[in-house]
This record gives sequence, structure tokens and C-alpha cells, in this order.
Amino acid sequence: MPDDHVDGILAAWARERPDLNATPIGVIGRISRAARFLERELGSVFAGHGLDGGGYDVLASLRRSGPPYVLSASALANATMIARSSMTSRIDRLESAGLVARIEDELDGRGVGVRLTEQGLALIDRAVVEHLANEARLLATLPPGAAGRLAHDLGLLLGELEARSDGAGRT
Amino acid sequence: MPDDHVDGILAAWARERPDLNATPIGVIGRISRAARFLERELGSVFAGHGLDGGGYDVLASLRRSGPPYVLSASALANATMIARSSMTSRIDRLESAGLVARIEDELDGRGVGVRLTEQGLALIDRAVVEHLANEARLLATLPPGAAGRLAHDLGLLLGELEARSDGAGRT
DNA sequence: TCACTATAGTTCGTCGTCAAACTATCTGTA
DNA sequence: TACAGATAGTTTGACGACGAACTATAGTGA
Repeated sequence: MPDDHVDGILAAWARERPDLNATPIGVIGRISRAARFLERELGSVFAGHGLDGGGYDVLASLRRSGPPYVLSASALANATMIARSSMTSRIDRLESAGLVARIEDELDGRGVGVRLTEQGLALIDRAVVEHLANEARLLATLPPGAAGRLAHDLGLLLGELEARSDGAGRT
Repeated sequence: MPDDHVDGILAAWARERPDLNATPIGVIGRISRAARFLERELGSVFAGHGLDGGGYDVLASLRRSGPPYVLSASALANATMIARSSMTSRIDRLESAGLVARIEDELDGRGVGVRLTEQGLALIDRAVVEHLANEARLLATLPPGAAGRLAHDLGLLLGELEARSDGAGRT
């Protein structure tokens, strides 16, 4: 059972500020740190397909939405947790790469549909396999049961966080 | 027990690509998403003290290192998981705000020590209390035992991730 | 029909991070 | 001692994300 960096953080606070209850760091600090490590580890697979994490997220969202593989720009921004203004340039990049195409929304003159191209569909269908294998590899050393427990408990926390910031949408 | 967004992602993949085993997303996707929500939620407390998450991280690292509240720029970059070149500008900002001061390392002419000023010490000692209360608030709705389980299981995962990328330090 | 307000998307300016290149200093080995 | 390589920190240029402002279209109520 190897110690992680956060154990050191908790010990340091206990020594310097024994009046504080730093235990939340054991959860939240680890989530933040793990997320940064994971971003790096996952990035190499994305890069192998000419993508970054953001580009992958967009293609994957479109792919799993099912045929005809179209979502609005707003829906994509919402699903990937970035500002709408950031989604504009993400789509620009993916469109330049020929992986998605903007189509007009016939029902709403303001709306823009983002559609996976043939090329984008082929790419994400390849990338997702490799990406999931990569994720599985990163979890492979967890003892039996730990991954399931994590998924469950993280679901409780995330559900709460999502409910809390409902309607606090980005501009 | 409210569903979270990741439940929807898993269901969508099961429908569109039933050949895949998407379960790793239940852990890794939730960590990534939770980290982004947490960053937002924690940011408001930092902003209340004129800081962002990065600035808080530096001050907190110095504070819990104990007197004389000095760490090298490299040590800080390592502790906060950013590139050394990014730490240069972070220190610039904190120094402009009067919260830290650069001091020369007497043993190593290349090194720069970063020291918490009186003002920085006072600020972080106030901010950490509020920050921990904020973190505790975010975890408060978890059922009994869940937070402890999360801390433990995340520690296993993080320990593994840290060990894996040992020596893969940033430039 | 005519405002009035809300919403979708883009543009613009700013900011923080990064990798690569560079300077200065240290360390080890011959 | 001398020199080659490693290390600490900074500078630089590029990039992605953000919020605010803006345009255009939808929806709503008088």
C-alpha cells in the first residue's frame, strides 16, 4: 500500500495547524490531483489520433448520441463543460481537420448543428477502443472491488455537485 | 440517489457500441468531471481572498512546510504539478501582491527560495480555514462512510498513478 | 402587429499554462 | 584543474479557455 502525495499534505497540516480538520483534502485533493495525472496519461492516446482531450470529448459525445451524429453547439458545450465561446473554436479546429461539419438548424435559425463526418466517425470509432483500453490499464492495479466502489461513491458525489450547480450554466 | 451525467454516458455507449466495455468511464470520467465542478466551487473562496487556485496552492504549500516558510521554485512546481516555467509567473504575481518574496539560495547559486511574507502568512492562515469549511460543505451530503471510503480508494489509485509517472517530471 | 426579453452562436481581448530555447551554476570524472 | 553534462530558473511564442460584448433569431405578452 504505497503512500500518495496527499498523505504527506495531510501529515503536514496536522503538524502545522493541528486545530484544523483537513480530512476533506483526503477526498477533494486526491480528486484534483488524480484528474491532472489522468489528463496526462490519457492525452498520449488522443495525440496518437491527432486529437487533444477536448477534441476527443466532442467526437465521443457526437458518436454516442447515435445516428445521425448531430448535436447543437450548445449541447456540446454543456456536455463537455466548457463555455460556449470556447466551443466555437473547438468546432473550428475539428472542422478544419475534416472531422465534423457545421449544418444549419432548420427549426431554429440561430442554431448550428455539428455533425460527425465519415472521417470523424471512423476516427472516433477507432480512438474509443484504444482510449478505453488505456483507461482500463490505469485502473488495472486496483484491488478487486475498489473500482466498483469508486464508481459508486464518485457517482454520489458527482450527482450532488451537478444538482448543486444546476442552472449555474456557463456563458 | 440522483443519477449523474456519467450514468447517461455509460448508457449511451452501451446502446451505440455494446461491444465495448465502458466501465472505466464510471471511475475516470467521474473523476475528471468532479474535478472540474470542484475547481469552480472552490474558486469562489479563493477569489474572496484575491487568489486563484494556483496562488492558493503555492501559499498553502509554503504554509504547511512550516517555518521559515521557504521552498524552492522547483519544489513548488513539483508540489503543485505545473511546469517550472509556469511557476516563474505564478511567483511573479504573488510577489507583486506582496504575499511571497524571492530570496537567494546561499548553497546553490542557481536556486531561488520563495518565502511567505508576513502578509502572505496572515492571508493563507485565514484562507485555509474558509477553504476547508468549503470543502467540508461539498462533502457534507455524502452518506456515512462514503467519504472515508473515497479517500482510501482514491489513495490507492493516486499512489499508483504517482508511482507510474515517477521521474516523468515536467520541464 | 409590435415591442421586449431570452437564447444561440461568434468575436474580441485577456489570462494562465506549456514546451523549447537560453543563461547561469553545480557536479562528477578524468 | 578542466571540461562535459546535469540542473535551476527565466524568457519567449503559441495555444486553449474564459467573460463580456455583439449579432441574429425566437418566443411572449399587450
